[in-house]
Amino acid sequence: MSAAEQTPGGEDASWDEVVPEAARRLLVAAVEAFAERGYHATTTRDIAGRAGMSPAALYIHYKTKEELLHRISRIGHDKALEILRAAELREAGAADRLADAVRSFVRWHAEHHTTARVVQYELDALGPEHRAEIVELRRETDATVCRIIEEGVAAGEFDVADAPGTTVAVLSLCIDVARWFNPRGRRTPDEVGALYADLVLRMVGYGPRGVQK
Amino acid sequence: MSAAEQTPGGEDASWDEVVPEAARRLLVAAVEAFAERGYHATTTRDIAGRAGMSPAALYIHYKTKEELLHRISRIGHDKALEILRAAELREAGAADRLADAVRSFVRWHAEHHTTARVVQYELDALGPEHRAEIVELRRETDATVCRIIEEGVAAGEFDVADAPGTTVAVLSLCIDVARWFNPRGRRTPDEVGALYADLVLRMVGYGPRGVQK
DNA sequence: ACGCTCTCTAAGCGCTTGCTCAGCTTCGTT
DNA sequence: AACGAAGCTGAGCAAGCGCTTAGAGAGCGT
Repeated sequence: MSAAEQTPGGEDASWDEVVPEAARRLLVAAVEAFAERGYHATTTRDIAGRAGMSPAALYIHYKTKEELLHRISRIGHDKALEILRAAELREAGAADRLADAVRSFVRWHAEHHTTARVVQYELDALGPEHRAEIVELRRETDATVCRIIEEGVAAGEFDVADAPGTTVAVLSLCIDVARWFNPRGRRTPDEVGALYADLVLRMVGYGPRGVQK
Repeated sequence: MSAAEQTPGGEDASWDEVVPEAARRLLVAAVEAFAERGYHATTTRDIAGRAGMSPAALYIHYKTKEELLHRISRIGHDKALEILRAAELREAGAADRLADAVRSFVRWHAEHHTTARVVQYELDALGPEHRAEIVELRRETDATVCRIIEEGVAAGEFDVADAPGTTVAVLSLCIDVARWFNPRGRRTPDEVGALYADLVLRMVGYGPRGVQK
Protein backbone atom coordinates (compact mmCIF):
# COMPACT_ATOMS: atom_id res chain seq x y z
CA MET A 1 0.00 0.00 0.00
CA SER A 2 3.00 2.23 0.37
CA ALA A 3 5.52 3.58 -2.08
CA ALA A 4 8.62 1.73 -0.99
CA GLU A 5 9.26 -1.67 0.47
CA GLN A 6 12.35 -2.66 2.36
CA THR A 7 14.49 -5.67 1.81
CA PRO A 8 13.15 -8.28 4.17
CA GLY A 9 16.69 -9.20 5.22
CA GLY A 10 18.63 -8.16 8.30
CA GLU A 11 18.41 -5.10 10.49
CA ASP A 12 20.28 -2.92 8.03
CA ALA A 13 20.00 -1.76 4.47
CA SER A 14 20.33 -3.50 1.15
CA TRP A 15 24.01 -3.12 0.45
CA ASP A 16 23.77 -5.85 -2.17
CA GLU A 17 25.03 -3.50 -4.83
CA VAL A 18 28.41 -3.28 -3.11
CA VAL A 19 30.01 -6.08 -4.98
CA PRO A 20 33.10 -7.73 -3.50
CA GLU A 21 31.81 -9.30 -0.33
CA ALA A 22 34.78 -8.02 1.67
CA ALA A 23 34.11 -4.48 0.49
CA ARG A 24 30.51 -4.81 1.65
CA ARG A 25 31.56 -6.11 5.05
CA LEU A 26 33.87 -3.13 5.45
CA LEU A 27 31.13 -0.73 4.40
CA VAL A 28 28.60 -2.17 6.82
CA ALA A 29 31.20 -2.02 9.57
CA ALA A 30 31.88 1.61 8.70
CA VAL A 31 28.18 2.48 8.84
CA GLU A 32 27.89 1.01 12.32
CA ALA A 33 31.03 2.71 13.57
CA PHE A 34 30.23 6.10 12.04
CA ALA A 35 26.68 5.99 13.41
CA GLU A 36 27.87 5.10 16.91
CA ARG A 37 30.81 7.45 17.32
CA GLY A 38 30.77 9.81 14.35
CA TYR A 39 33.09 9.90 11.37
CA HIS A 40 36.00 11.72 12.97
CA ALA A 41 35.96 9.64 16.14
CA THR A 42 36.06 6.40 14.17
CA THR A 43 39.44 4.91 13.32
CA THR A 44 40.24 2.84 10.27
CA ARG A 45 41.50 0.18 12.68
CA ASP A 46 38.05 0.06 14.28
CA ILE A 47 36.30 -0.36 10.92
CA ALA A 48 38.68 -3.08 9.78
CA GLY A 49 38.40 -4.81 13.16
CA ARG A 50 34.58 -4.93 13.00
CA ALA A 51 34.87 -6.44 9.52
CA GLY A 52 37.30 -9.04 10.87
CA MET A 53 40.22 -7.76 8.84
CA SER A 54 43.54 -6.04 9.27
CA PRO A 55 43.71 -2.24 8.91
CA ALA A 56 45.56 -2.51 5.61
CA ALA A 57 42.78 -4.55 3.98
CA LEU A 58 40.58 -1.48 3.97
CA TYR A 59 42.83 0.26 1.46
CA ILE A 60 42.51 -2.52 -1.10
CA HIS A 61 38.82 -1.71 -1.53
CA TYR A 62 38.72 2.00 -0.72
CA LYS A 63 41.28 4.69 -1.46
CA THR A 64 40.64 6.62 1.74
CA LYS A 65 38.40 6.65 4.79
CA GLU A 66 36.57 9.58 3.22
CA GLU A 67 35.73 7.49 0.14
CA LEU A 68 34.00 5.00 2.42
CA LEU A 69 31.84 7.78 3.83
CA HIS A 70 31.08 9.02 0.34
CA ARG A 71 29.92 5.62 -0.86
CA ILE A 72 27.64 5.28 2.16
CA SER A 73 26.30 8.78 1.73
CA ARG A 74 25.70 8.37 -1.99
CA ILE A 75 23.85 5.06 -1.69
CA GLY A 76 21.76 6.37 1.20
CA HIS A 77 20.76 9.55 -0.56
CA ASP A 78 19.90 7.65 -3.72
CA LYS A 79 17.64 5.37 -1.72
CA ALA A 80 15.95 8.25 0.10
CA LEU A 81 15.34 10.10 -3.15
CA GLU A 82 13.98 6.96 -4.78
CA ILE A 83 11.47 6.57 -1.96
CA LEU A 84 10.21 10.13 -2.33
CA ARG A 85 10.01 9.93 -6.12
CA ALA A 86 8.04 6.69 -5.98
CA ALA A 87 5.49 8.44 -3.79
CA GLU A 88 5.40 11.51 -6.00
CA LEU A 89 4.71 9.54 -9.18
CA ARG A 90 1.79 7.58 -7.81
CA GLU A 91 -1.61 8.20 -9.31
CA ALA A 92 -3.43 9.82 -6.44
CA GLY A 93 -4.29 13.17 -4.93
CA ALA A 94 -1.60 15.40 -3.45
CA ALA A 95 -2.65 14.51 0.09
CA ASP A 96 -2.29 10.80 -0.51
CA ARG A 97 1.06 11.25 -2.20
CA LEU A 98 2.38 13.57 0.50
CA ALA A 99 1.23 11.24 3.27
CA ASP A 100 2.77 8.30 1.47
CA ALA A 101 6.03 10.14 0.92
CA VAL A 102 6.29 11.09 4.58
CA ARG A 103 5.24 7.66 5.78
CA SER A 104 7.82 5.74 3.77
CA PHE A 105 10.55 8.37 4.17
CA VAL A 106 10.13 8.36 7.93
CA ARG A 107 9.91 4.60 8.07
CA TRP A 108 13.19 4.33 6.20
CA HIS A 109 14.85 6.80 8.57
CA ALA A 110 13.61 4.84 11.57
CA GLU A 111 14.30 1.36 10.25
CA HIS A 112 17.76 2.25 8.96
CA HIS A 113 18.47 4.86 11.56
CA THR A 114 22.15 3.92 11.75
CA THR A 115 22.62 4.44 8.03
CA ALA A 116 20.40 7.51 8.04
CA ARG A 117 22.37 9.07 10.86
CA VAL A 118 25.57 8.82 8.86
CA VAL A 119 23.89 9.94 5.66
CA GLN A 120 22.18 12.97 7.19
CA TYR A 121 24.62 14.17 9.82
CA GLU A 122 28.12 13.52 8.48
CA LEU A 123 27.80 15.64 5.34
CA ASP A 124 30.45 18.11 6.53
CA ALA A 125 33.03 15.36 6.84
CA LEU A 126 33.01 14.87 3.08
CA GLY A 127 35.57 16.54 0.85
CA PRO A 128 34.47 19.54 -1.24
CA GLU A 129 33.65 17.68 -4.49
CA HIS A 130 31.89 14.81 -2.80
CA ARG A 131 29.95 17.21 -0.64
CA ALA A 132 28.83 19.20 -3.66
CA GLU A 133 27.55 16.02 -5.27
CA ILE A 134 25.51 15.08 -2.21
CA VAL A 135 24.19 18.61 -1.76
CA GLU A 136 22.80 18.39 -5.28
CA LEU A 137 20.91 15.21 -4.34
CA ARG A 138 19.48 17.00 -1.33
CA ARG A 139 18.28 19.80 -3.54
CA GLU A 140 16.38 17.26 -5.61
CA THR A 141 14.91 15.74 -2.45
CA ASP A 142 13.73 19.17 -1.42
CA ALA A 143 12.30 19.91 -4.87
CA THR A 144 10.34 16.66 -4.92
CA VAL A 145 8.53 17.40 -1.68
CA CYS A 146 8.00 21.03 -2.63
CA ARG A 147 6.39 19.94 -5.90
CA ILE A 148 3.84 17.74 -4.14
CA ILE A 149 2.94 20.52 -1.74
CA GLU A 150 2.56 23.09 -4.51
CA GLU A 151 0.36 20.73 -6.50
CA GLY A 152 -1.81 20.26 -3.43
CA VAL A 153 -2.13 24.02 -3.06
CA ALA A 154 -2.97 24.46 -6.74
CA ALA A 155 -5.62 21.74 -6.47
CA GLY A 156 -7.13 23.46 -3.45
CA GLU A 157 -6.34 20.46 -1.23
CA PHE A 158 -3.81 22.28 0.93
CA ASP A 159 -3.76 25.63 2.67
CA VAL A 160 -0.13 26.72 2.71
CA ALA A 161 1.12 30.30 2.59
CA ASP A 162 4.86 29.49 2.36
CA ALA A 163 5.45 26.32 0.37
CA PRO A 164 9.29 26.34 0.41
CA GLY A 165 9.31 27.10 4.14
CA THR A 166 6.83 24.34 4.85
CA THR A 167 8.93 21.98 2.72
CA VAL A 168 12.00 22.70 4.82
CA ALA A 169 10.01 22.06 7.98
CA VAL A 170 8.50 18.79 6.71
CA LEU A 171 11.84 17.38 5.58
CA SER A 172 13.55 18.60 8.73
CA LEU A 173 10.94 16.80 10.81
CA CYS A 174 11.43 13.55 8.90
CA ILE A 175 15.21 13.65 8.83
CA ASP A 176 15.50 14.31 12.55
CA VAL A 177 13.86 10.93 13.16
CA ALA A 178 17.28 9.40 12.48
CA ARG A 179 18.70 11.32 15.44
CA TRP A 180 16.22 10.37 18.15
CA PHE A 181 14.77 7.06 17.00
CA ASN A 182 15.59 4.11 19.20
CA PRO A 183 14.64 0.58 18.09
CA ARG A 184 14.17 -0.37 21.74
CA GLY A 185 11.82 2.58 22.29
CA ARG A 186 8.05 2.56 22.52
CA ARG A 187 7.28 3.15 18.86
CA THR A 188 7.84 1.00 15.78
CA PRO A 189 8.96 2.56 12.49
CA ASP A 190 5.46 1.98 11.13
CA GLU A 191 3.87 3.83 14.03
CA VAL A 192 6.20 6.80 13.73
CA GLY A 193 5.54 6.91 10.00
CA ALA A 194 1.77 6.93 10.51
CA LEU A 195 1.95 9.60 13.23
CA TYR A 196 4.21 11.81 11.12
CA ALA A 197 2.11 11.44 7.97
CA ASP A 198 -0.85 12.68 9.98
CA LEU A 199 1.10 15.58 11.49
CA VAL A 200 2.34 16.67 8.08
CA LEU A 201 -1.16 16.66 6.59
CA ARG A 202 -2.16 18.95 9.43
CA MET A 203 0.82 21.19 8.71
CA VAL A 204 -0.32 21.69 5.12
CA GLY A 205 -3.88 22.37 6.23
CA TYR A 206 -5.41 19.33 4.64
CA GLY A 207 -8.89 17.99 5.37
CA PRO A 208 -12.14 19.45 6.54
CA ARG A 209 -11.08 19.12 10.19
CA GLY A 210 -9.47 16.47 12.37
CA VAL A 211 -7.54 14.10 10.16
CA GLN A 212 -6.68 12.15 13.26
CA LYS A 213 -9.57 9.83 14.09
CA MET B 1 5.55 40.28 23.63
CA SER B 2 7.49 37.04 23.78
CA ALA B 3 8.79 34.92 26.60
CA ALA B 4 12.51 35.40 26.21
CA GLU B 5 14.65 38.29 25.08
CA GLN B 6 18.22 38.00 23.91
CA THR B 7 21.17 40.00 25.05
CA PRO B 8 21.45 42.87 22.59
CA GLY B 9 25.19 42.30 22.30
CA GLY B 10 27.14 40.50 19.61
CA GLU B 11 26.21 37.69 17.27
CA ASP B 12 26.64 35.05 19.91
CA ALA B 13 25.25 34.17 23.26
CA SER B 14 25.55 35.73 26.66
CA TRP B 15 28.59 33.99 28.04
CA ASP B 16 28.88 36.70 30.70
CA GLU B 17 28.63 34.10 33.43
CA VAL B 18 31.95 32.58 32.39
CA VAL B 19 34.09 34.59 34.69
CA PRO B 20 37.80 34.90 33.92
CA GLU B 21 37.85 36.78 30.64
CA ALA B 22 40.45 34.39 29.17
CA ALA B 23 38.26 31.41 30.02
CA ARG B 24 35.35 33.06 28.23
CA ARG B 25 37.45 33.75 25.15
CA LEU B 26 38.50 30.10 25.04
CA LEU B 27 34.91 28.97 25.45
CA VAL B 28 33.63 31.19 22.64
CA ALA B 29 36.47 29.97 20.43
CA ALA B 30 35.54 26.39 21.26
CA VAL B 31 31.88 26.98 20.37
CA GLU B 32 32.87 28.33 16.96
CA ALA B 33 35.31 25.53 16.27
CA PHE B 34 32.99 22.76 17.48
CA ALA B 35 30.10 24.17 15.43
CA GLU B 36 32.21 24.41 12.28
CA ARG B 37 34.05 21.12 12.35
CA GLY B 38 32.52 19.05 15.14
CA TYR B 39 34.01 18.18 18.51
CA HIS B 40 36.26 15.34 17.44
CA ALA B 41 37.63 17.16 14.41
CA THR B 42 38.57 20.19 16.52
CA THR B 43 42.03 20.32 18.06
CA THR B 44 42.96 22.03 21.28
CA ARG B 45 45.57 23.93 19.27
CA ASP B 46 42.80 25.32 17.06
CA ILE B 47 40.73 26.45 20.02
CA ALA B 48 43.69 28.09 21.72
CA GLY B 49 44.74 29.71 18.45
CA ARG B 50 41.32 31.27 17.90
CA ALA B 51 41.46 32.67 21.42
CA GLY B 52 44.92 34.11 20.70
CA MET B 53 46.68 31.89 23.18
CA SER B 54 49.13 29.01 23.31
CA PRO B 55 47.77 25.44 23.52
CA ALA B 56 48.94 25.11 27.10
CA ALA B 57 46.84 28.07 28.28
CA LEU B 58 43.66 26.07 27.73
CA TYR B 59 44.56 23.69 30.53
CA ILE B 60 44.83 26.45 33.11
CA HIS B 61 41.09 27.13 32.78
CA TYR B 62 39.75 23.71 31.80
CA LYS B 63 40.89 20.27 32.89
CA THR B 64 40.19 18.64 29.53
CA LYS B 65 38.74 19.37 26.13
CA GLU B 66 35.67 17.42 27.18
CA GLU B 67 35.12 19.77 30.13
CA LEU B 68 34.93 22.64 27.67
CA LEU B 69 32.19 20.84 25.75
CA HIS B 70 30.36 20.09 28.96
CA ARG B 71 30.37 23.73 30.05
CA ILE B 72 29.03 24.81 26.68
CA SER B 73 26.39 22.10 26.67
CA ARG B 74 25.29 22.83 30.23
CA ILE B 75 24.92 26.58 29.73
CA GLY B 76 23.11 26.08 26.42
CA HIS B 77 20.64 23.56 27.81
CA ASP B 78 19.97 25.76 30.83
CA LYS B 79 19.18 28.65 28.52
CA ALA B 80 16.92 26.56 26.29
CA LEU B 81 15.03 25.19 29.26
CA GLU B 82 14.66 28.67 30.73
CA ILE B 83 13.10 29.89 27.49
CA LEU B 84 10.52 27.09 27.46
CA ARG B 85 9.69 27.49 31.14
CA ALA B 86 9.14 31.22 30.75
CA ALA B 87 6.60 30.49 28.02
CA GLU B 88 4.93 27.75 30.04
CA LEU B 89 4.44 29.95 33.10
CA ARG B 90 2.79 32.82 31.27
CA GLU B 91 -0.82 33.58 32.08
CA ALA B 92 -2.51 32.66 28.84
CA GLY B 93 -4.25 29.85 27.04
CA ALA B 94 -2.38 26.72 26.03
CA ALA B 95 -2.30 27.80 22.38
CA ASP B 96 -0.68 31.15 23.20
CA ARG B 97 1.83 29.50 25.50
CA LEU B 98 2.71 26.76 23.01
CA ALA B 99 3.08 29.26 20.17
CA ASP B 100 5.22 31.48 22.36
CA ALA B 101 7.37 28.54 23.46
CA VAL B 102 7.98 27.43 19.88
CA ARG B 103 8.56 30.97 18.63
CA SER B 104 11.22 31.84 21.21
CA PHE B 105 12.77 28.36 21.23
CA VAL B 106 13.14 28.39 17.46
CA ARG B 107 14.38 31.95 17.45
CA TRP B 108 17.09 31.02 19.93
CA HIS B 109 18.13 28.02 17.84
CA ALA B 110 18.34 30.20 14.72
CA GLU B 111 19.99 33.20 16.31
CA HIS B 112 22.55 31.14 18.22
CA HIS B 113 22.73 28.35 15.70
CA THR B 114 26.45 27.83 16.28
CA THR B 115 25.94 27.30 19.99
CA ALA B 116 22.78 25.29 19.40
CA ARG B 117 24.53 23.01 16.96
CA VAL B 118 27.12 22.11 19.56
CA VAL B 119 24.55 21.81 22.31
CA GLN B 120 22.16 19.62 20.34
CA TYR B 121 24.41 17.48 18.18
CA GLU B 122 27.56 16.81 20.22
CA LEU B 123 25.86 15.07 23.12
CA ASP B 124 27.56 11.75 22.38
CA ALA B 125 31.00 13.29 22.69
CA LEU B 126 30.42 13.88 26.41
CA GLY B 127 31.67 11.43 29.01
CA PRO B 128 29.12 9.15 30.69
CA GLU B 129 28.46 11.28 33.81
CA HIS B 130 28.29 14.55 31.94
CA ARG B 131 26.04 13.01 29.32
CA ALA B 132 23.67 11.68 31.99
CA GLU B 133 23.42 15.16 33.47
CA ILE B 134 22.52 16.71 30.10
CA VAL B 135 20.06 13.93 29.25
CA GLU B 136 18.21 14.78 32.45
CA LEU B 137 17.90 18.41 31.30
CA ARG B 138 16.49 17.20 27.99
CA ARG B 139 13.92 15.13 29.82
CA GLU B 140 12.77 18.28 31.59
CA THR B 141 12.62 20.13 28.27
CA ASP B 142 10.45 17.38 26.88
CA ALA B 143 8.22 17.35 29.95
CA THR B 144 7.67 21.09 29.76
CA VAL B 145 6.36 20.99 26.19
CA CYS B 146 4.32 17.86 26.86
CA ARG B 147 2.66 19.59 29.81
CA ILE B 148 1.52 22.53 27.68
CA ILE B 149 0.11 20.21 25.03
CA GLU B 150 -1.73 18.08 27.56
CA GLU B 151 -3.23 21.17 29.18
CA GLY B 152 -4.40 22.30 25.76
CA VAL B 153 -6.04 18.94 25.18
CA ALA B 154 -7.69 18.99 28.60
CA ALA B 155 -9.01 22.48 27.94
CA GLY B 156 -10.43 21.37 24.60
CA GLU B 157 -8.16 23.75 22.71
CA PHE B 158 -6.12 21.03 21.02
CA ASP B 159 -7.01 17.84 19.18
CA VAL B 160 -4.11 15.47 19.83
CA ALA B 161 -4.35 11.70 20.06
CA ASP B 162 -0.73 11.04 21.05
CA ALA B 163 0.62 13.84 23.24
CA PRO B 164 4.09 12.36 23.93
CA GLY B 165 4.55 11.52 20.27
CA THR B 166 3.50 14.98 19.19
CA THR B 167 5.86 16.45 21.78
CA VAL B 168 8.78 14.56 20.31
CA ALA B 169 7.85 15.78 16.83
CA VAL B 170 7.47 19.41 17.92
CA LEU B 171 10.79 19.50 19.73
CA SER B 172 12.51 17.61 16.94
CA LEU B 173 11.24 20.17 14.45
CA CYS B 174 12.53 23.07 16.55
CA ILE B 175 15.90 21.55 17.36
CA ASP B 176 16.65 20.70 13.75
CA VAL B 177 16.57 24.42 12.97
CA ALA B 178 20.10 24.57 14.37
CA ARG B 179 21.25 22.15 11.67
CA TRP B 180 19.90 23.87 8.57
CA PHE B 181 19.60 27.53 9.56
CA ASN B 182 21.92 29.86 7.68
CA PRO B 183 22.15 33.51 8.73
CA ARG B 184 22.79 34.46 5.10
CA GLY B 185 19.69 32.58 3.97
CA ARG B 186 16.32 34.01 3.01
CA ARG B 187 14.68 33.88 6.40
CA THR B 188 15.38 35.77 9.63
CA PRO B 189 15.15 34.03 13.00
CA ASP B 190 11.94 35.94 13.66
CA GLU B 191 10.37 34.73 10.45
CA VAL B 192 11.30 31.11 11.08
CA GLY B 193 9.94 31.41 14.61
CA ALA B 194 6.61 32.78 13.34
CA LEU B 195 6.30 30.13 10.63
CA TYR B 196 7.10 27.32 13.03
CA ALA B 197 4.72 28.57 15.72
CA ASP B 198 1.96 28.47 13.12
CA LEU B 199 2.92 24.99 11.91
CA VAL B 200 2.96 23.65 15.46
CA LEU B 201 -0.49 25.04 16.22
CA ARG B 202 -1.71 23.18 13.15
CA MET B 203 0.02 20.01 14.35
CA VAL B 204 -1.91 20.11 17.62
CA GLY B 205 -5.17 20.78 15.81
CA TYR B 206 -5.74 24.24 17.20
CA GLY B 207 -8.26 26.72 15.85
CA PRO B 208 -11.54 26.49 14.00
CA ARG B 209 -9.73 26.15 10.65
CA GLY B 210 -6.79 27.85 8.96
CA VAL B 211 -4.68 29.53 11.59
CA GLN B 212 -2.61 30.95 8.79
CA LYS B 213 -4.37 34.01 7.42
C1' DA C 1 54.30 -27.09 -13.08
C1' DC C 2 54.27 -22.46 -13.87
C1' DG C 3 53.49 -17.60 -13.35
C1' DC C 4 49.99 -14.12 -12.86
C1' DT C 5 46.47 -11.84 -10.34
C1' DC C 6 43.82 -10.88 -6.46
C1' DT C 7 43.26 -10.53 -1.48
C1' DC C 8 45.04 -10.02 2.70
C1' DT C 9 48.59 -9.34 6.75
C1' DA C 10 52.59 -7.74 9.75
C1' DA C 11 55.18 -4.10 10.44
C1' DG C 12 55.83 0.42 10.54
C1' DC C 13 56.42 5.51 8.73
C1' DG C 14 55.54 10.28 9.33
C1' DC C 15 52.59 13.11 11.51
C1' DT C 16 49.15 14.95 14.76
C1' DT C 17 46.80 14.48 18.92
C1' DG C 18 45.54 15.69 24.00
C1' DC C 19 48.02 17.03 27.49
C1' DT C 20 52.29 18.28 30.74
C1' DC C 21 55.94 20.92 32.77
C1' DA C 22 59.73 24.07 33.86
C1' DG C 23 60.21 28.65 33.75
C1' DC C 24 59.03 33.53 32.66
C1' DT C 25 56.25 37.61 33.47
C1' DT C 26 52.82 40.40 35.88
C1' DC C 27 50.32 41.30 39.56
C1' DG C 28 48.64 42.78 44.54
C1' DT C 29 50.20 42.67 49.20
C1' DT C 30 53.31 43.63 52.65
C1' DA D 1 61.95 46.22 47.87
C1' DA D 2 60.61 41.64 48.52
C1' DC D 3 57.45 37.91 47.75
C1' DG D 4 54.00 34.50 46.59
C1' DA D 5 50.20 33.60 43.64
C1' DA D 6 48.21 33.52 39.12
C1' DG D 7 48.36 33.51 34.00
C1' DC D 8 50.77 32.24 30.25
C1' DT D 9 54.43 30.26 26.95
C1' DG D 10 57.94 27.13 24.41
C1' DA D 11 59.23 22.80 24.15
C1' DG D 12 58.02 18.33 24.10
C1' DC D 13 56.16 13.48 25.51
C1' DA D 14 53.54 9.23 24.85
C1' DA D 15 49.96 7.58 22.24
C1' DG D 16 47.25 7.17 18.42
C1' DC D 17 46.18 8.53 13.72
C1' DG D 18 45.63 7.59 8.31
C1' DC D 19 47.95 5.29 5.22
C1' DT D 20 52.01 2.49 2.81
C1' DT D 21 54.92 -1.27 1.76
C1' DA D 22 56.92 -5.93 1.34
C1' DG D 23 55.60 -10.17 1.07
C1' DA D 24 52.61 -14.47 1.96
C1' DG D 25 48.91 -17.42 0.40
C1' DA D 26 45.01 -18.86 -2.61
C1' DG D 27 42.88 -19.52 -7.04
C1' DC D 28 43.25 -19.92 -12.02
C1' DG D 29 44.29 -20.33 -17.03
C1' DT D 30 47.77 -22.41 -19.69
